[in-house]
Parts: sequence; C-alpha cells; structure tokens
Amino acid sequence: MGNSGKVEANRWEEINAACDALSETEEELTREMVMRLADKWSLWTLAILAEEDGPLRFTRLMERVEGVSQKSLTKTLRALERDGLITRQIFAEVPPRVEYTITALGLELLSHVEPLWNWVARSVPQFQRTRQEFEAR
Amino acid sequence: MGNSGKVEANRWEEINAACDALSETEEELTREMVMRLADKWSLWTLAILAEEDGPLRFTRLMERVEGVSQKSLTKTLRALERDGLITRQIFAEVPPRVEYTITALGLELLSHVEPLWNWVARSVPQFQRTRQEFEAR
DNA sequence: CAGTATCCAGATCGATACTG
DNA sequence: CAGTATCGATCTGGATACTG
Repeated sequence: MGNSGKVEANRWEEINAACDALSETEEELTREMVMRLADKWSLWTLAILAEEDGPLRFTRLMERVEGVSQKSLTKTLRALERDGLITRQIFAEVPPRVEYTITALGLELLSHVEPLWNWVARSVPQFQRTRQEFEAR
Repeated sequence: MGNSGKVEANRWEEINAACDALSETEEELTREMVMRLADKWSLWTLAILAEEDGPLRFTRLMERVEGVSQKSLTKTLRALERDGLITRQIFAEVPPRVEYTITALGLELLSHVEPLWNWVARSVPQFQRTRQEFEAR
C-alpha cells in the first residue's frame, strides 16, 4: 500500500486538471449538478422514473417517492426538467394529466452514479466500524 | 437508442437490489455518505488532502479551501475523521500542532467519485444548452 | 389531478469574539 | 495555533389551505 496513495492522488489531480479547464460559471454548474445529486429527493425521483421505464404521473410519483411533500416534489421535478434529465408532458384534459419521463441524459447520469453508490453501500459496514471506534474514544 | 434505455434501467435496478439488501440503518448511512459528498466543503477538503499527498495543518487547510470559515472547516474535518476518511494527529507542543492526513479509505472514495465528477464536468455544455432552451420557452 | 401560495420550524453557515 | 461559543441571516423543507 506504500505507493497506492500516490497513484490515487495522481488520479485525483486529473480531476482538478479537468476542472481547471472550465470557466468559473462552468465550474459552478458542475458543483451545482453534483450537489443536486445528493439532495433529499432528486436521485430517488430519478431512480423511480428509471425503474418505471415509462411515463409516470405526478400523483404516482408522490406515492412511490415516499415521504416527499407536493412542494418538494414539484421543485425537484422542475429542476430535473430544467437540466434535461426528465421531460414533462402536459395533456389538455379534465382532470389534467401530466406525465414525467426520464431522458437518455438522465439514464446516462444514473449509470455514472451507480458505481459510486454501490461502493458506498458495500462500504457501509466499514463506516459503521469506524464510527464505533471513533465514539469509543 | 431504442433499447439503450432498457439496458440503463436494468443496470439501475441492480442498485436498488443492492440497496434493498441493506437494513434501514445501513441505507440511511449510505444516503448520508452520498449526501456528505455534495456538501459545500467535504469533497473539496478531501481533494486538497489528496493532492497534498501528506499531512496538512489546520491553518494551511483553511488557506487552500478558499472561503471556508473556521467553524465549517472544523465541522467538516470532524465528520471526515469520524468516517475514517482522514486522520487527525495532535502534537503536544506550544503552539499546538494538529495534522490532517487522508486515509486509504478516503483515497478510495475519491477514486470512485472521480468518474462521476468527470462525466458531469464534460456534460456541462450540454446542461447549459438545455437550460437555455428551457428558459427560452 | 396537479399543482400554487403561505406560514413556520429547524438546520446551516458566516462573522465575530474569546481561549487553552 | 487550533480551535470553541454565540449570534444572526439565510436556506430548506414540511404542513396546510387554496385553485384552474
């Protein structure tokens, strides 16, 4: 493990290099996107839509994304739509119908989130141990 | 692109399967870890420590993580330490010296964050275009 | 049905002052 | 030097009521 740290560090420097190539605005946008992924509902909502593999109405989404409020779901959906990760189609009917569908970009994003999420999930026992040691001091 | 959506969706279902295997507490911890990655300072601090490839003192860290307050940096460092992503070594000297170092686990985490971050950074132009279209309506 | 509008509680974070 | 303590502005998000 002596130089594995060095390897990893170098790999991380590549990210910084890639980031430095971005303008201030672009760097901010990158950060914003990454932060959105971790907010309370975005990833979950996106995952539900991916799982569904088809359109879902607002109320169905609220049922599946357990615990979300109307306000938060609306806000989440607007942000996802704005970034092109989902589409929102309104049907001129009574009662109104609105269908949300994940886009190719949204699916691509999820495919890049997956490895990280899996690693974290697999590492949970490790984190639990570390925390217990930390608290035992 | 007809069935690429299906492929991606199936891949995402694997995540859900992996997540379902976790207990409530573990799932919560996974979410908590992922969310921490996106908070304002954690990832940046971790990246600085990875880049440094060696110990850094509190004040040096504050200089490099531009804009962070003492309070936020302290909180961030405690959380990272608690999860075993960095170590904190105190030297019994006057004036006191405290050195922070990234751990192997921290480096491993960064290596899994990198691909996602890079993809988002590369996709920034796409997001910018999408947003402009969205606002033009 | 699919929202919007309003109010409110809790968390977050920076600035500032102080300390072992 | 490396924090802690405190205050206040800001943000987030839930609950509730209302609407095209």
